[in-house]
Amino acid sequence: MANWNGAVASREEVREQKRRAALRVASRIFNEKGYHATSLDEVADDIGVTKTALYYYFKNKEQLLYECMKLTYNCGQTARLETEAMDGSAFEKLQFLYGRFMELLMEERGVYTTMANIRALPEEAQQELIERRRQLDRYSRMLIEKAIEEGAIRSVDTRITSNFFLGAVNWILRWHTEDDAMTPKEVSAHFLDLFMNGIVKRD
Amino acid sequence: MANWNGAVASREEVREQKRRAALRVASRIFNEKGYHATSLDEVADDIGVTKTALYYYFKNKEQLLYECMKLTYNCGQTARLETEAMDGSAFEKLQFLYGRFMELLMEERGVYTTMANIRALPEEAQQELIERRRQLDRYSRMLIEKAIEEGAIRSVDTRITSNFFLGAVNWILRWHTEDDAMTPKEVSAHFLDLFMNGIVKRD
DNA sequence: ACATCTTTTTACTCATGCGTCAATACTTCT
DNA sequence: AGAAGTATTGACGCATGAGTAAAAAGATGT
Repeated sequence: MANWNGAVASREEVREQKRRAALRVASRIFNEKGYHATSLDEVADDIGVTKTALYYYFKNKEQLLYECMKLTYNCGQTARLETEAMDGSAFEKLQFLYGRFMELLMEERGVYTTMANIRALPEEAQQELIERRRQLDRYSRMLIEKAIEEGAIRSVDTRITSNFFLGAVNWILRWHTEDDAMTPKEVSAHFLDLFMNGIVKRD
Repeated sequence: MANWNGAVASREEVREQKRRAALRVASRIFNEKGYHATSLDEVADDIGVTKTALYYYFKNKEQLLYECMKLTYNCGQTARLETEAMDGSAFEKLQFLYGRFMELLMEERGVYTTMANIRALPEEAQQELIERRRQLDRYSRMLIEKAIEEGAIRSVDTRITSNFFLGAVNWILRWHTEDDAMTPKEVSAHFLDLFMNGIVKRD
């Protein structure tokens, strides 16, 4: 079916859209119930096709999980790349990195279970995903160190600090829902404030 | 076999010890691989018995998980009860509650997967465990509110703040290992410092 | 030594769910 | 309309792993 400018929703495009839709559904159910507890029949039912149709798009269940995870890790990568491209102090970058990461996560949904089920993947795929995660972690720690040198933040332990905040962030998807009273931006801002300033009152 | 004071390691006692040992092993593997990805044969192998032996101690796999989770939730409950029994300001109590909770978690290990796999349990058991978790959450929020009234901490959003820190805490078991460079007490102290004071440097 | 009770095993059943194959519907192009 | 792809289905094979039953092994007390 051609549209006004003569462009066509080609087979390739339609196929890609369906893949994406399938990934969204699978991701949601994996997150809700866990990878091993989810059957492909369930995923297929929810999409409105039969299990066999899924095999036309994905080699097997593992690959479905793998691609779900990749989408997820893209959030972190996107946030990192955007941050790397920006000007400003390490302190500003640190805030931007985490803020953007949180927003993307809440908008896209998905990290949690993917992290938990990484062991379900073959060794090679695990290593690739772990390496991706490390990149974000390294970058975040580097920013913390630089911000300390800048004199903007206290001389905290980077490992502990990074894990502290990453934990809080990853947990967000456990309690923040799509129809939450707070928007992703609000949550993100509040978290940054807590992370930067703590809860103790000062004069 | 009687010991010096005539006391006996009675059948009941031995049985209880074996149950405990089984729970520890199961808990560890559930945490490593996830409930659904773990077979009872695996658990049994690791203990050094056959699967069938487990059925002598536990009704079924679900019950095994349920009891693992109960041990876990005891950490939170213990921390809460100890805090309730203590004197001091809400601010002090808040610090003690979280500090104790973190230490218990690192010493006992186990929350993470249990939280993730709660859906594997029958509705009734889920409700019981969720209720337990709520108690801790309510208590923690109450302390935050009181500490605000006391003027010890800023007037933060209790829901966000509670989730913020709970996330960081629950995540600990993801990166802190039994042979970690930092002791549970050290991690706990560092986390409290970050939570209270944030990372920003002040004069 | 023998009888009784507890614990563990061996050998099974049965359901679930991944993945395949061949047949069928649906598109698109000529 | 009909041919050549493309997409989807229904019906199956097969492995894994939960749970059971009955027999064997191990304790304990007489």
